[in-house]
Amino acid sequence: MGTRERREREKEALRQDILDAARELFVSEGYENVSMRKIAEKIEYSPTTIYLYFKDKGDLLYHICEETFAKLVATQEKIVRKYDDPVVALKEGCRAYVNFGLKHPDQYRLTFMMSLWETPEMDGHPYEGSMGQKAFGFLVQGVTRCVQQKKFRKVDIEATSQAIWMAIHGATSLLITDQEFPWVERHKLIGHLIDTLIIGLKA
Amino acid sequence: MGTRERREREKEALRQDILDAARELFVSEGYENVSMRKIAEKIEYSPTTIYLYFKDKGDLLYHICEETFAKLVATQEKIVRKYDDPVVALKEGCRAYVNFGLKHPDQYRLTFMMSLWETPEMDGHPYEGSMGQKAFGFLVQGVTRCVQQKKFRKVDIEATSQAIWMAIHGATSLLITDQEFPWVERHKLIGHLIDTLIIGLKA
DNA sequence: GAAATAACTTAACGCTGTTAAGTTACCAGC
DNA sequence: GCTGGTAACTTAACAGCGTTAAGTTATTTC
Repeated sequence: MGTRERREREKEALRQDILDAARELFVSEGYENVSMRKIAEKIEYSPTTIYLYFKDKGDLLYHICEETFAKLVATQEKIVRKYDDPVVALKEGCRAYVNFGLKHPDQYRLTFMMSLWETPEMDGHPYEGSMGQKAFGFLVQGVTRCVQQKKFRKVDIEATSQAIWMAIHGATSLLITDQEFPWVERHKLIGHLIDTLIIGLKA
Repeated sequence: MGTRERREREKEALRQDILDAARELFVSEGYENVSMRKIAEKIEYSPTTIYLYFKDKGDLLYHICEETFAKLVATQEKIVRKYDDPVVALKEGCRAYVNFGLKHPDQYRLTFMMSLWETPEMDGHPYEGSMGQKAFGFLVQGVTRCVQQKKFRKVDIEATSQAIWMAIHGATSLLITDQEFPWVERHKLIGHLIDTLIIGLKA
């Protein structure tokens, strides 16, 4: 018949249209300031149509996030392959992490700066197996290799990975949130933070 | 007459009642989940009465924050006085900062994890001169003393202060936001992060 | 041609922050 | 001791929100 396939393609296209419209609005207006009605208006459908494709507003955002975080994972994969020296790889991975967050502030805010994972809103979207977790895995792997190759002193790998994550998350989130703060030049600041940490782990 | 004074005392008392009720609700339910109507119900007044004492919901929260951040500043002052060694003072100051955030997660979230300072909501409540800024001043002072007494190598004081803030803010905010994450034991983790930074600055 | 189904919309619920207008109670001046 | 004014508080409403139940329309299947 073929019409069935066409219908399915059309459905998928609308789904993507919704995602695209939502992403665009979330980024330009901020998640909180975007209503389902606004998204609906943009795609020229009624608000309720969105609910035929996504469970709720949180579900919509979750899918946008997973989409974008898949890109972060890809970036990290590239870096691991590119640099032989695990210390350099770790440093570049951190830098890439921060830059990624600054490039996608709204997705970053959603995934790491709101406690959505433990609210009922995110039921059915567990952290386990998510792209966010996968990204953290690269950090653990990086630290492990540094310790194995004795570039770092014998540190607790889990604690160190978490500490590094805390630091680079702090950098990312503060730069996103407090844009008006009189920051020192951005690259210098991020470099200084990462270098200080790495030196502290080598000693 | 004296009645004028009594009236003023009563007004001030109601103002405090509102603040107390709001703080309690914000802490137990979370800022977003508390409506003006709920606060009003708790103090047994109509919702609009609150607007006679506070400009809006953001104003209410701002005052709760300033109140609580005054305590953070007090804590930092005590630490500076208590420890002669500037490195120890800095370390303890950082630890106290994180603990403070964990003790007042909602105030912390509001002041440092939402971009309220640059929204119209916060007009008339500039960062300049706020208690938050004053608290950051202690960090700058601490780093300065470490460099002056040659406990640290010759680092850029502003960049270093900001980097330290980023790290400890990252720790605080992640521990607040991702309570479900399989964190290593809290004190060990915070200690590891701070120690690593300090070592990195000494080298 | 009739029945079923998929795709979408209309209308509504109960909530939100906030404001304009109205009410009540008290106090000062004549 | 009454009157005008003012301070304190409430009622009612607005415009918006996320979401759902019911209804409509168009297409496909038998």
